[in-house]
Amino acid sequence: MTKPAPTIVWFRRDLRLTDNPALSAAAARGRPVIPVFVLDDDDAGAWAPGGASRWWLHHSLDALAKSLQARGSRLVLRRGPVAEAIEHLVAETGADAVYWNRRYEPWATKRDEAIKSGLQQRGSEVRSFNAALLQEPWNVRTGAGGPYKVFTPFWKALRAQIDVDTPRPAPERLPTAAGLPAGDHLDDWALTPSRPDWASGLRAAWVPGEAAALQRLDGFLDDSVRHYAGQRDIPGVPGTSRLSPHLHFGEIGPRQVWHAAAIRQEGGDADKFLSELGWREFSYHLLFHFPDLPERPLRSEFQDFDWADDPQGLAAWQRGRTGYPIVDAGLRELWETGWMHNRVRMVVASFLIKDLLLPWQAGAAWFWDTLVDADLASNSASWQWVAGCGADAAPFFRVFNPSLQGTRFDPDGAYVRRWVPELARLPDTAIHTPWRARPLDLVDAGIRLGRDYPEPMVDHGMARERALSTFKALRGRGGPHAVTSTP
DNA sequence: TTTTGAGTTGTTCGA
DNA sequence: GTCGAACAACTCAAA
Repeated sequence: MTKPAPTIVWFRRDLRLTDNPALSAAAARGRPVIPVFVLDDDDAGAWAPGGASRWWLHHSLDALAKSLQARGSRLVLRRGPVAEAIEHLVAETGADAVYWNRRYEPWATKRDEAIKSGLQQRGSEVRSFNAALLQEPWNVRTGAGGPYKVFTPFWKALRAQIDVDTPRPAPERLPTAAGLPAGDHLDDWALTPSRPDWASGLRAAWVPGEAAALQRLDGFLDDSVRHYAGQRDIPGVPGTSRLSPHLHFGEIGPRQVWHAAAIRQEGGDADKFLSELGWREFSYHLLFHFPDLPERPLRSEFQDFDWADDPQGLAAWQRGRTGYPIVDAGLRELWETGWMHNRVRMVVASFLIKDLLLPWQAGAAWFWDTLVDADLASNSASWQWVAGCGADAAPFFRVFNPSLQGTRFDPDGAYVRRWVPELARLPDTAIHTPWRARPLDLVDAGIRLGRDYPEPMVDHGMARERALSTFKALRGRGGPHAVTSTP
C-alpha cells in the first residue's frame, strides 16, 4: 500500500490559519499537508517589499510558523524563483496537489497563471481560492459589463452581492507526512534590519501575526468603532482600527472583519468603517482591471504633466522638514512607526503633489518603502486619487491647506506635539503656524525658526495658485483622451 | 441613444 | 463666527 500523496499549501499574503480557504480545503482532503512560503522578491521586480514590509513579513512568518507548530506541523521556507521552488517541492515530496489563495498584483497574476499551467501539465491538481477580498474583481460589473470607476455605485453593487457566512475555523490539526522537507531558516533571509537596526519604532508600535490581528479587531469593535465616524479624522486620537498591515499580509481577512462587525450591530458608525473596507476592495478592483495603475495615471492626459524635478524638496518632505507642522508630523510618524494616520496621509500627499508639484509616483515610492501596510492596490489608487489622475479623483481645485487641516483636525496640537517635539511648547494658537507665532512665544518655546525648526519651504498661498494654474493649463491641452503631445 | 444626476475626505470669498 | 456659493467642466452609471 502506497502512502497517500500530500497536498502543498503555498502561503503568500494569507498568513493565517483561520478562515483560510486554501488551507481548509487542503486539510479536508485528509492527507498530509505541506505548508510552504517562498521568498519571491525576484518575481516582484520593482514591487518587491520595501524595508518596513520586510520587517513585518519576518515577524508574521515567525508567528505563522509557531501556530503551525502548535498544530503538529511546520512551515517550510524556500527561496524563489517560485516556479522552480514549487516544482522542486512537488518532485521532492510526491505531492499531487498544490493549493493557494489568490493575489492580484499584475506581476503575481501573470506568474501564478504560468505556475498553474506548468503544474497541471505535470499532472498536479491546482486550486486557487479567495482569501483577500469580499468579492473577486471580475464579479463586480456595471450594467454595461465594464469595471466600475466610481466608488459609490461600485460599493452599492458589491454590498448587494455580499453574503456573510461564518468564517472557517482554523483546522484543529494538520496531518503531516512522516517528515516534512527541509527548508531555510527565517533568520538567514535577513528580512529585519541590522547595522543599523532602525526597527525599534516598529517594534514599539506593532505586533505582527494572526493572534494580534484578531485581538486588534476585537479591541477596535469593543471600544472605538462606535466613535469611528466622529474620530477617524483626528490623528491625535486612536480612533482608527489600525488593521491595515494585518489585512495586507492576510493575517486577517475582510470577510472576518465584515462578519465580526455585522454581529455587533453598531449601526451607522460600523457602516462608515465597513465602507473603508469598500475602498480597499475598490483599489484591488482598479488594480486588477487597470494593471498600469502603479506606474501610469489612469487619466491619460496626466501623462504630459510637467512635474518638478527637485531632489532636495523631495528629501525635505521625506524627512519631515517642510516647515508645515502637520506635514512634518505625519512624515515623522511614518519614519518612526511605519504607519501614518489616514487624514495625514492625504495632507502630506496633497502637499507633495500640489504644493511641491512633485510626481505622485515619487510619493508612492517613498510610502512603498516605509509603510508596514504598503499595498500595491491601495497605495497606487490612493496616490492617484489625491493627484486627481485616478478613479473618482478629487477635483483639481481641491488643494489642502496644511495649516487649516492642522487646526481643524488637530485642534489642540496633540499630534504635532507628539511627532514634532521641538514645537511642543508653542501655544495652541501657534502650533500649526510657527512662522506666524509671536516672537515672544517662540522664545518661550525655545525655538529659533530656521534653526530649531525650518521656515515653510514654500508659501502655501503662492503654491496653491501655482498648482491651480498648472492644472488648468493641462486641461486646456487636448482633453482626456489626448495622445501624448510633444512640447 | 440620449439624458440626467451625481461625484469620500476642500478652500476661499463675501454676505 | 457662520453660511452658502463659486471653483470647471467632465466622466461615469443608470434610466
